[in-house]
Amino acid sequence: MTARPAPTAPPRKRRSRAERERQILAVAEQVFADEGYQAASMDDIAHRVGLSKPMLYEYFGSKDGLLMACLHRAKQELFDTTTTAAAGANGPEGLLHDCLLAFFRFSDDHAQAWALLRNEAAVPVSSVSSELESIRLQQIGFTAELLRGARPDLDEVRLEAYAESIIGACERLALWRERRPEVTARQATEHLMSLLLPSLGTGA
Amino acid sequence: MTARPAPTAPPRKRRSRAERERQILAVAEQVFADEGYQAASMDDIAHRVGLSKPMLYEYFGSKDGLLMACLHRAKQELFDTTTTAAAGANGPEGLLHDCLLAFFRFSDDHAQAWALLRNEAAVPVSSVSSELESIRLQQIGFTAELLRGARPDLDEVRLEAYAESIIGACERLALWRERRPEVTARQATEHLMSLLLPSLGTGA
DNA sequence: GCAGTAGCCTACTACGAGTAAGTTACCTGC
DNA sequence: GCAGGTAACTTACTCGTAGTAGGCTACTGC
Repeated sequence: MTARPAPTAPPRKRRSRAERERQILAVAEQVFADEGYQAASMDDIAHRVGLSKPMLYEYFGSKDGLLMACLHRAKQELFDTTTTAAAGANGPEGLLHDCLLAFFRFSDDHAQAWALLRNEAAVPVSSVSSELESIRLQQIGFTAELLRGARPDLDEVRLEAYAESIIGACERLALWRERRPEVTARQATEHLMSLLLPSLGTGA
Repeated sequence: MTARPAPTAPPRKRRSRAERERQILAVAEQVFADEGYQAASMDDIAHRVGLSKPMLYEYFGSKDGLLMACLHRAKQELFDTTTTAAAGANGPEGLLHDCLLAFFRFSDDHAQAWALLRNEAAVPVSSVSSELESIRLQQIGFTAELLRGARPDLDEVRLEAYAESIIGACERLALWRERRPEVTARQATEHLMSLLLPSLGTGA
């Protein structure tokens, strides 16, 4: 019994590490998003890539490590989406509006990445939940900054509370839209703006 | 090797099913809350109760079943807390205020139940996540009802969007308070009220 | 041609969910 | 007091999956 595959299956082509990492990430993101973290098996992912399990461990260390790598990518995408939206807006209200819209569109357009962020909130490993939390903190810091522009009269703690509330509302609304597919990203933005604007209209 | 315990350990006392179920639930709620669903092991829970694993399966069917039973209890507690608060309030604004306060106090006083609800959002089993979702729907329906009183001019979809937003904001704020323990339940309520009131003050 | 190494594999161990099958304490009717 | 029925309880498994040990092999540079 050598390590050589059965004669009917020719030995697999070798690829560079970078290329394999990209392949693995693509497959893993899909599997994690489709089946959830627990149900996904490393053997299955390896098989779909066309590799054996130890390679996954060689490149990503653990199942958590692999998930973390996927989350990292999703985080980057979300960050890029919102910062791009922020760059093109004018005025505090327009800014908020455009960022909300960008967020809802992100959950439409990057369904896979969004499913990842949405589903894996309670993965047992602390490194994972802290990565998740760091994604939120990024969004929250961003939002707080944005609020500061609209309401410079508010103190830090209150800004933070508002930012947290808004992020929480966004997440819930994005989930709500899965139950109500007829609600467009634009409409969701509109609902949330109408709830927030009266409190954020240039203050005092 | 019979099934009798070693002579140093006398055979365990037998208890009625109902009593055992209560014991198991108490231990399981604590373990799930402390360690999270995945990290908790059935053997460990059984051991802490002073039983062997098959009894847990006899009574709760599966690990998910056990978690579900815990969640069910937490759900009931949350529901009771908020409905009680709602009963004692007067006027739409007071109603919202009292319910928010009751929620934040719930997350203080029933820390264990809250940790359960907060952490297990993404347990892979669909029955579990749907139980979680049903808890939210209960809260959301409740909130929507409450909003209808304040803003009868709004249409159904918008009421639902507002309710979802508010629940999302509540959940995020409760989590935020874990990072900022100096913020009291009353202050959190105050922050959220100040964000919401301008939009919910008796409309149009 | 011939190292050296990066990429790859088979074949394990460890551990936890869930199960089969048997044992025993308690209760009930005589 | 005692047969015997049943509910409570146990040990000792199977099975699936995360993670690992250790070795083989195809490409690279000389």
